[in-house]
Amino acid sequence: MSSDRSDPISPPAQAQADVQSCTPTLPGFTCGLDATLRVVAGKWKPLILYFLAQDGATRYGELRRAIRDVSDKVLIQQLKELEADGLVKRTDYKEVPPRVDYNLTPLGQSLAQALVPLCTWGTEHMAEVSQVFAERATWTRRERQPTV
Amino acid sequence: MSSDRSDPISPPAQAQADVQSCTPTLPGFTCGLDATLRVVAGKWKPLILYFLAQDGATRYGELRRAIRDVSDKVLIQQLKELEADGLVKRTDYKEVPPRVDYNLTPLGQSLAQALVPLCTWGTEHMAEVSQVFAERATWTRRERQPTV
DNA sequence: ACAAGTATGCACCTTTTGGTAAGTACCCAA
DNA sequence: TTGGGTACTTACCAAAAGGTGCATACTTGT
Repeated sequence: MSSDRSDPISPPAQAQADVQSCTPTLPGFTCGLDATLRVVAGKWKPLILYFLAQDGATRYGELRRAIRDVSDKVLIQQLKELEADGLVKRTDYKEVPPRVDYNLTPLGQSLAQALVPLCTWGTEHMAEVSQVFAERATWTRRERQPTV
Repeated sequence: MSSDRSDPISPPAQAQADVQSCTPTLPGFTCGLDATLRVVAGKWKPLILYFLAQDGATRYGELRRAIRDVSDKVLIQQLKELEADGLVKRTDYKEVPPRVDYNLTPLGQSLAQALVPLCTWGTEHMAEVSQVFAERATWTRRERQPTV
């Protein structure tokens, strides 16, 4: 998958019909995509939203186990942010030991829906994705520079 | 939006109607979503892909102006990574002053397509998104803590 | 001779991000 | 009394990420 830097001249690709214009009217954002990306900025947030969309109401511990490698500190922090942003609903049953459920709000559901094609893309392009990471493994670590 | 390498997980819970299961068969990823997020990890990469999908072949300077606030250093760096990953094609006309076009590969086109719903979501939920950021402005800066 | 333009390089820097390790509260079981 | 479990809290830290400021190459225009 190494790119070819030779200079064949290719005709400009026509913008596809269903790629929406990035309207610059959104205050403070480059476009709608920019806005969404800033809402879900955070390594685990898209995965949190997606797992909750999949499983419905989920205990903290279940979510913790489903999202491997995340630390408690960061998972709790990002759940708090998602709750404050109105994307996630937290239900504390006030028991001992503590039992807390997390679930998506309608707004969170809609955002999770928008993540579906990204999941589909990753699944359907596993071969290419694997190759991307195999190639990245050859990059020098210090510079993170591709060998193009 | 960034991710990190993780181990495969146990089979997911039953999938909801149109939210696809995060299949654990992808080696090294939590799921397809995890894989995609790692490919486009980098603050400006989704925007680069999206602008190129919209405009077709684009001069470096045009891209630079369309994506506000990015620095030359990082834009160049992320374009290089996208090129090395096979998502973007770079065409150097070898002129002086330099004239270089960037365009999407078919793989990049398909990934840009998967970003469309995120752009749509941000545009259609502008009111909620604005509220999210208005609320975030009240958080204490040092701790980035929501007041829930 | 000098300036402008375009696309890029690079040393150094600041900020952001996610993690580690140890801790907390409180009920119940041993 | 001690330990277990769950869902967190907190101080501190290292790495990653993005940015700043200055530089480069080379043709053309003034």
